[in-house]
Amino acid sequence: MRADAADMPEFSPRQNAVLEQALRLLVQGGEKALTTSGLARAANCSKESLYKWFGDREGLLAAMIAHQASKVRTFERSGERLTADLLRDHLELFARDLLEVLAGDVSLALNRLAIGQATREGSKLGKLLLEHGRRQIDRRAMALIDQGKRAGLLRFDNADAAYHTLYGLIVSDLHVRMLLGEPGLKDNARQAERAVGAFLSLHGTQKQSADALGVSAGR
Amino acid sequence: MRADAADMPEFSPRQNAVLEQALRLLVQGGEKALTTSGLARAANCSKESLYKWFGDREGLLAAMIAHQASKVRTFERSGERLTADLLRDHLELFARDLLEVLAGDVSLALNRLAIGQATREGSKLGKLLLEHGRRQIDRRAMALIDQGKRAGLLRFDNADAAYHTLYGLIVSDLHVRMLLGEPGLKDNARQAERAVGAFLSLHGTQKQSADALGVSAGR
DNA sequence: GCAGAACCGTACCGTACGGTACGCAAAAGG
DNA sequence: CCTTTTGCGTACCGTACGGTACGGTTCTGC
Repeated sequence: MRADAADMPEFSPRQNAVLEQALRLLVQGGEKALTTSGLARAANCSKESLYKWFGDREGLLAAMIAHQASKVRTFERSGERLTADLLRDHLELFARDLLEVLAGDVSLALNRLAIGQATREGSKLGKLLLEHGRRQIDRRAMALIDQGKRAGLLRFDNADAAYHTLYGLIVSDLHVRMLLGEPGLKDNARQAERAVGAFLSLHGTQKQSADALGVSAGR
Repeated sequence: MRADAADMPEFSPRQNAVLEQALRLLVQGGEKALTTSGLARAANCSKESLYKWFGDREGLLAAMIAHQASKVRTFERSGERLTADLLRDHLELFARDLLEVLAGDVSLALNRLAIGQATREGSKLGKLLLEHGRRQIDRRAMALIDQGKRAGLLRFDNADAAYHTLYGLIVSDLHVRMLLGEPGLKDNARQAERAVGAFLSLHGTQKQSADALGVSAGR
């Protein structure tokens, strides 16, 4: 499912290839490795073309974010009837996907770039990153928990607050730690289980066993 | 209470004043505003002195982190006997303090600096920031929840996991959003209440009312 | 096959950074 | 009072970046 074809200026295949090289340079060497000269050399294009296509350096960075976001479309199937087990499975799948996305090389590099650029007054890059990269995954989770509520499996008044609770339980401070250079989790699935168990204990309509809270050491 | 006087080379008053100016520049204009020439001009010192005192630019950044960390010592009183209400109060105080620290100008600027510097292989700055800035607040929270467990008010097997749960409930994705330039919460206290309520519902030994979970819209 | 656009490679320009060197004033110390 | 140290202000150097200009080459439309 393509979202809003006329949303943003899409780029030619050649330009997409250049943007791919730009992402590669950024991932490998950080922001300082992403120079116009270096990109032109790596992508076998001229600096003049870069400025013709993307305007200036900030335009290039914005194009990189849009390009990356265009690659991570989230499917919104789930027309099926929800059961408690199914809801738990979907929540855990969401949690694992979220952890995997946040730990991805490109995601971390782009977030580092935007954060390094930001000051206390919001940078353009930060806004772009939040809107393009986050809206998709936010919508998926919101639709899921909303569906859970309509099926009588979840209870909450504020869907936004409930989603933030879920997000916090899944991610905790892991994202910032990874942005700072720390390795990351050994087992995303286990963390997903724990987080979803806690979330269902807080907002589920069926009571959860203590096991699901990670209180037992056996899991 | 001074922690480990011989921990790190402390700086002379003059040097501390220079570091203060460096933090001011960093907060106001981001990393690009923190140049050796600019700092020398702002602090009325010579570039030569900067290099004599701090070695090179990275040494200066490390010194800034150490200097800032030396200002936020956390008190560890709490010899008193814990009750359920007292535990909740202390947890909420911790949550408010945590949110306030994370939203601070200097904290955000230093985190942005370290994150902008980092690559997938941990940067020195990131490690420094996590160890100096985080250890204090981590210890405070760990001591608190450990005390809660010993008093029979909390139940969990893994104190570390429980602390990460608390942290996630308090902060969620707020830290990253602020790092990206978003404004921040209007009401830290309310968020603290919600998070602690959820935490106690998960790990407390006394059952919580639905009100405490933020399920009711009235709060 | 030809005109025009698109594009590549390279050279170039101005600027600003990190880091060093030097001259001189002010404090420290005996 | 003289010497030594410390540090300020400035000038300087090499480098590397963002951005522009230009000649030559490939692609495109007619």
